[in-house]
Amino acid sequence: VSGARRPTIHDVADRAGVSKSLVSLVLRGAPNVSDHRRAAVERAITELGYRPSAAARSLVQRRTATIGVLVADLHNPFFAEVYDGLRAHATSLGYRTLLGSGDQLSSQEEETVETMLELRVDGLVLLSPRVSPRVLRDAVQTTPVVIAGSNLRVPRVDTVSSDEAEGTALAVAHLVGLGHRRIAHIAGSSSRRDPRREGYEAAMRASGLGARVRVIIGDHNTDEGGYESMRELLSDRRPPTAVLANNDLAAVGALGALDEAGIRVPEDISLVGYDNSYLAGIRHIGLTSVNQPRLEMGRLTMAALHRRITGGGGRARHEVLRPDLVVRSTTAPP
Amino acid sequence: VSGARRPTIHDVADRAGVSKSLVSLVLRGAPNVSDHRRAAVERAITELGYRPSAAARSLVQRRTATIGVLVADLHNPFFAEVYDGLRAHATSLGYRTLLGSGDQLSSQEEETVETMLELRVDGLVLLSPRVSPRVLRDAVQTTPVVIAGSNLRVPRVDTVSSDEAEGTALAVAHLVGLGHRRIAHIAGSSSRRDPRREGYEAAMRASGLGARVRVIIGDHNTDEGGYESMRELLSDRRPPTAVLANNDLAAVGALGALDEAGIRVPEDISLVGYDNSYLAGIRHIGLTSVNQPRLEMGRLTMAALHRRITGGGGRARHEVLRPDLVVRSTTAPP
DNA sequence: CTGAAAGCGCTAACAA
DNA sequence: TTGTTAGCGCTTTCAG
Repeated sequence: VSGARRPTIHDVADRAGVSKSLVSLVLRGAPNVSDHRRAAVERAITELGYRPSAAARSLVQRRTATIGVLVADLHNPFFAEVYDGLRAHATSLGYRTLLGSGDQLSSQEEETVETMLELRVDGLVLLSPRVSPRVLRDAVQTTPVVIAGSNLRVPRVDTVSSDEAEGTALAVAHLVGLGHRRIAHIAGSSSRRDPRREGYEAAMRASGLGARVRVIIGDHNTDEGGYESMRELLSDRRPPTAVLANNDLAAVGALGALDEAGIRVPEDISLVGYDNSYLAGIRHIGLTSVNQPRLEMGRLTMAALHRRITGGGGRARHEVLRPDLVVRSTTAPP
Repeated sequence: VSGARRPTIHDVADRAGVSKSLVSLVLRGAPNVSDHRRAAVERAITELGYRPSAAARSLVQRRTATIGVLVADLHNPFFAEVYDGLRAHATSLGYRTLLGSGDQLSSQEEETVETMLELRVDGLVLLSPRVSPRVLRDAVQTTPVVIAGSNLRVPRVDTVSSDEAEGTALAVAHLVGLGHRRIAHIAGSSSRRDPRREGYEAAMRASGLGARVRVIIGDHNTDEGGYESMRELLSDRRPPTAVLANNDLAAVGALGALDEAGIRVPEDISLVGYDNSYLAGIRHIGLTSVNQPRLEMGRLTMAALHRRITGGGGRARHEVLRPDLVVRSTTAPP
């Protein structure tokens, strides 16, 4: 590239008139180096624009002081906030973080895992991953892995997640407390095992509303999905008086359908989102939403990973945090 | 970690009963290897769970086939979309991408640049960076750098950005065409050189509305900033009939202030955002907004970087893309 | 306090 | 077609 070859530790040593090992000592701030030579080395480093090679270093040290963080979807603000908590703690433990995006595709995600593994990250964090169990098990063979945002059970893989059944139960309890009985749910997954949907159904039954369960099934994680689902609910013979959406984005899409139909929120229909993302907090929206302690999730994830890296083997631990409900202005008595 | 030392190419060779170089050939899919040995090597690789070390490989190859992408703020969807375009093109050129977040702090950003440089990425992309010119110049010494989303002038650093003066001019022209004359601007930066603000002012003058210029200065890139700014505008003796916000988030915040004041949009006040992020497209919001061709920006950024990496030296090139206006439902005649 | 030497895991000539 | 050899840039004993 820019003209010459990159300077190596050798070049620095030559220029400072010392040996390579002396430079290495200075680099790592060893105490027993004469001031005179230290200064010479530092000057050479600056003049040359020298920067140690992470590759060479990690090759001999057998560690990289780096942890890889794989986010399923860069567009989802949920991940950005978990990452904030993670990064803060990683820094305080002396790790740098490297991010990879799965672009919502399991194939991309698996490639990114592969890249991180080849880089020999000291540990790997997967945020709501979609990688196949095979790839996951394979990764665990060589590298400590912790999963956040999902409580997948994989041998030796710790998880940090929040209790989604409890989250939906909180939302249902809030709506029931306001006097709602026809409470519908817009689901975010067509899978049979969708903890939010299951939580909703269980909570409805627990409130004696088992017969009122109404779910729109599908991958309604988007604005558009929420919009379509809400329209479908509105065409019911007796539409619900309250709707619990799988996430905030779907809730906001539902809001759009209600606008369009001239239905007032919360006077005519109450609406609850999930995730308490910044969307929910926007004043024009003011969505009541179930909150997950994202920063805390990030912190605990890093703590778990650190435990594994520093020799904590043993069975997988699964930490489950408690969600809470943030009430704003989209819920009211029917 | 997981028990034993990680398998090396040596272990694979031993197990397959061949030499290291043979394994290396198989790894890279060389044509002239007997089927018999190839199969043996592949079996050994699988059995051992072997994965080549990127460090060792890049040390000898003097390239990593990796480009580092530094995003200023993981929370901003603008970056995620530029990244989508970038990644797609990077993949097609045979590069992997590694992401780093600057967490909106120049200190963090500079650390992340440092990490990428130590990793010896083949090239570096900075999305709307805040790194100091010194760090930037230093990085360019050893590694090709391209900046996207900003047209900073740094020697040998290409940029890809959109014409923000034109973007704001489009918005102002749209509003003037609808009959507005009192058009205010909520700025996103207190800096004297804010291209969006400058574009707004120039467009106002060009429409003969120089005397009507009204700017709320500040870092109003957030929901809250937009809310406060809008409240300030509403307390003017003669409030504007149209408002151009620095970005969509601020526009949505402004929408909140208007809701609260019982002012209808677009009947009483028209509102235009900037970025045409997914926020603008949400049905409940339907914000008229200036669009930047983000995917294209990503693609061109990667193309420019590739040009530099493959020996294209020379002066910095600055590509400036044309924005366009997406009209939705927050603008109407006064 | 400083230097010499060995080797981390891999690739790339070069031989065979 | 396959094996041997010599490093890539760095850290780390071990001597001096």
